[in-house]
Amino acid sequence: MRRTKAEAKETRQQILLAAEKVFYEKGVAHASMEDVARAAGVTRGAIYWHFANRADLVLELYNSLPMPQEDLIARELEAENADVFGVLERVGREWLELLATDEHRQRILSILLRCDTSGEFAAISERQNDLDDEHMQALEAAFAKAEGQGKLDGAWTPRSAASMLRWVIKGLCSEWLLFGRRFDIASEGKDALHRLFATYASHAPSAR
Amino acid sequence: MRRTKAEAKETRQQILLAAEKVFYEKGVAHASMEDVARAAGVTRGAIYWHFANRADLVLELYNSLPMPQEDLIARELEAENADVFGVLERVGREWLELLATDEHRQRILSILLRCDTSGEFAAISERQNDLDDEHMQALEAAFAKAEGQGKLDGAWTPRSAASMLRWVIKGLCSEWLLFGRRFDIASEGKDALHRLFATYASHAPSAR
DNA sequence: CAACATACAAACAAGGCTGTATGTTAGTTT
DNA sequence: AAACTAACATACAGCCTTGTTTGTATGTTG
Repeated sequence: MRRTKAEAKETRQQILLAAEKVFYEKGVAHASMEDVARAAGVTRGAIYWHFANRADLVLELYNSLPMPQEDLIARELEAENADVFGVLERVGREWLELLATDEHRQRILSILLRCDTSGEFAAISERQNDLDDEHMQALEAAFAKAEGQGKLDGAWTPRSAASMLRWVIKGLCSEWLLFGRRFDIASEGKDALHRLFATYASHAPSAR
Repeated sequence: MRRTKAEAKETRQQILLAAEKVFYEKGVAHASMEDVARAAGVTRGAIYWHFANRADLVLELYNSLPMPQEDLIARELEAENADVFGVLERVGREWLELLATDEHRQRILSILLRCDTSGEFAAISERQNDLDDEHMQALEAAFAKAEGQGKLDGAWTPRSAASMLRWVIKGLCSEWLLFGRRFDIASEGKDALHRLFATYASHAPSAR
């Protein structure tokens, strides 16, 4: 019954896909490893061979998502006269489109959003929190740069602008994912982003 | 061992308090009824006497939170020349302060946010969703009224304004609750609300 | 082509937790 | 004060799960 390495990788992939499906449908807490195994067409033995336990399985699900290249964005923002708002708005749009078109991402993020973050999955949510912290720092720095360029309206501080942006994106995505995707996240999201960045810009040109 | 009615109510209250504490610390999924019973100084028998099961217990926890009087707010907005933005901003501020000062609310909402909404607790999250829907409709109607009064900046539609407001408040509260309350939600929240409503107002008077 | 490691399946052991059924004591009603 | 019932405690049955261990056939390597 021994499989070749390539076949094993495929098995692992099958398990991940099955986990995504089962966890999404039944919830991480209420789905058993047996459920996942059945859905993958293997036994629990296979799962425990490839993954240490359920938490590890969920973690690997999360790791299977390619994340946007942050360093690349950071480099774009390095230039002295970088168009901060332009870059940020574009990055936001790209993220929304990524989410809107990648169903795996949708399901996996739904799983993470719905799962009980205390206890066994604390590690995962902590990693997300750390990432969030980094994002906030980067965002704040970017807005500070815009402020230095005189482009940030006086009503905003770098921190308040960054916070608001994050809250909006998080709220948008959570609502869309948890709520049955009842609206067009790409179009409504881009819309919202555009409005938001318009209010950041110092003294809207009042183009009447 | 039979208790008087008043004592029984107290027992029930103790159980609710214990559940709040235990569920908050260990997570709803990973805490057993026995844990709750011990924390309350009773046995599981008492819990099952007062509550049907764990889901019911959580539901009653949620029900124990007094909710803002929405009809009252609606009435305030009914007046022909009502100050929509003023009322909404005040309501938002009041909600933030309520959350900031009521530790029970903080813990219970944290529990709800962290708990696995699929499966046994689906009913609760559905109720929240329904409430959210109502709020959205009310909000949209309010902004529509402001639009009718010529107070809503042309860049916004009632729907986009309402959505944005909700996303911001939700994002703000979730982050604060899930993230260890690492900032002053009352002050930062009011700040954000004020900025947001300023952008809603048609052509900010540019009070320089 | 041994010898070994890999990739699983199948069996096992153990436990924790839920829900319920039953027991018991003390209020409550008449 | 007897009869009834509310408010629990205790005991029980049973299930489902997890993690592990053992078995085994097959790649893989020297």
